[in-house]
Amino acid sequence: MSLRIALLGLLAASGPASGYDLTKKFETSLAYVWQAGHSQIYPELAKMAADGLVSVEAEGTRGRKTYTITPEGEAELHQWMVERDPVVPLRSESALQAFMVPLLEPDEAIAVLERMRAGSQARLAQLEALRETKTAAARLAEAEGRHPDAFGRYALDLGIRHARTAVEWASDSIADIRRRT
Amino acid sequence: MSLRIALLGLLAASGPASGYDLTKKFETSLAYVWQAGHSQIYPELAKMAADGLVSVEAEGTRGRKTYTITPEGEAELHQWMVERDPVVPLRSESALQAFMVPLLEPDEAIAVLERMRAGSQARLAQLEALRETKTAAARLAEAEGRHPDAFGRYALDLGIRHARTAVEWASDSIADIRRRT
DNA sequence: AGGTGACATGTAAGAAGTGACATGTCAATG
DNA sequence: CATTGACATGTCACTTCTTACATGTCACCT
Repeated sequence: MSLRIALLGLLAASGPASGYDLTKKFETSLAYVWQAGHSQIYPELAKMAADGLVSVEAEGTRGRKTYTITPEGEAELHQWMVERDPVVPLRSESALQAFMVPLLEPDEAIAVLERMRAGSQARLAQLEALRETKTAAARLAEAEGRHPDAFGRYALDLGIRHARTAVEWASDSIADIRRRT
Repeated sequence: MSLRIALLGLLAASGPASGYDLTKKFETSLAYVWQAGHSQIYPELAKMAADGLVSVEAEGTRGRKTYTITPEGEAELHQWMVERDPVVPLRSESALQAFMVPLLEPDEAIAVLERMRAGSQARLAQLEALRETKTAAARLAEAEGRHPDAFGRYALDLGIRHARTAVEWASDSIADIRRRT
């Protein structure tokens, strides 16, 4: 279901696109909220076309198929956005690792937490760079009178805040372990 | 793989347990980092027994099977904990919803964000209550000379921080939308 | 004695996701 | 003109996860 919604969202926000385009967008912009490879995307688009949520607008060169969201697709997306309960069924390998940190000896635990901190810091840097790019593009758009692309803005902010939180948490946890030993 | 690790972690931290016990522990203590139902747990324990990571210690009444972690299981768990790179392959429906919030009209967007804030606030309250319970138990243990159970402590702290971050993010995003309209 | 509810373990169909394999086009570079 | 690399789409086997079905025990209450 979520993959379907993500694809509808991309089509709604950026207009008609091919499976290839959408795969790229998953890698570049959607990667930190949802992941999917082309082997999942192509069959899903075919199913969505069969269900009338998207239509094949044109078949271009190199077998390229351009998908467009239909009114039914827009309705489906809108309904999901508005009615969907914000369940948070977290399934995070990192959190699982964090959970079990107390099983380790203090020095090993600190080593693990330090790698986690480095990972979160790297992620933070990457997301902040992405935001830089986006705000620059938004400024340019505004200067030229076009309305800037806000798609993904709030999620990016959330990702940055989460990463910052994770860095602080790792530092504090390391300090906590040192204090206890 | 992760389900396996989670089960090994529970057996390592709390000692021998049945599939039923482990299912309960998934619900009560591990729920905010990993989820699994009994229909996934029972077959996995059987496979782990076949792989020598756990052994069936005893078959009690009502068909109860008590599993114990083996030295091989402990080694597997330890290796995963220490070597595992902190990849964060996030796949969050909430974040996906957040991503697409800009597609909605301002009033709808605010309604969605308000529900998200309420959800995060509820989660925060729940995790804080859990921490209260745990610290009370830890104080009692310390008073009695037993060493307190730290398993899950850091992950719980991380969960609380993430929930707090999400609440703040929702509030700020709502304010941002209001400012822009 | 009968009913309820926690205890206890399974199976099985189907959806979702992963990683590898397979095929072919087109443009640019050397 | 040959090779490289981005473009472009697909399948398949396998693992993981979800939901529902299925079965039976034991303690306690009325």
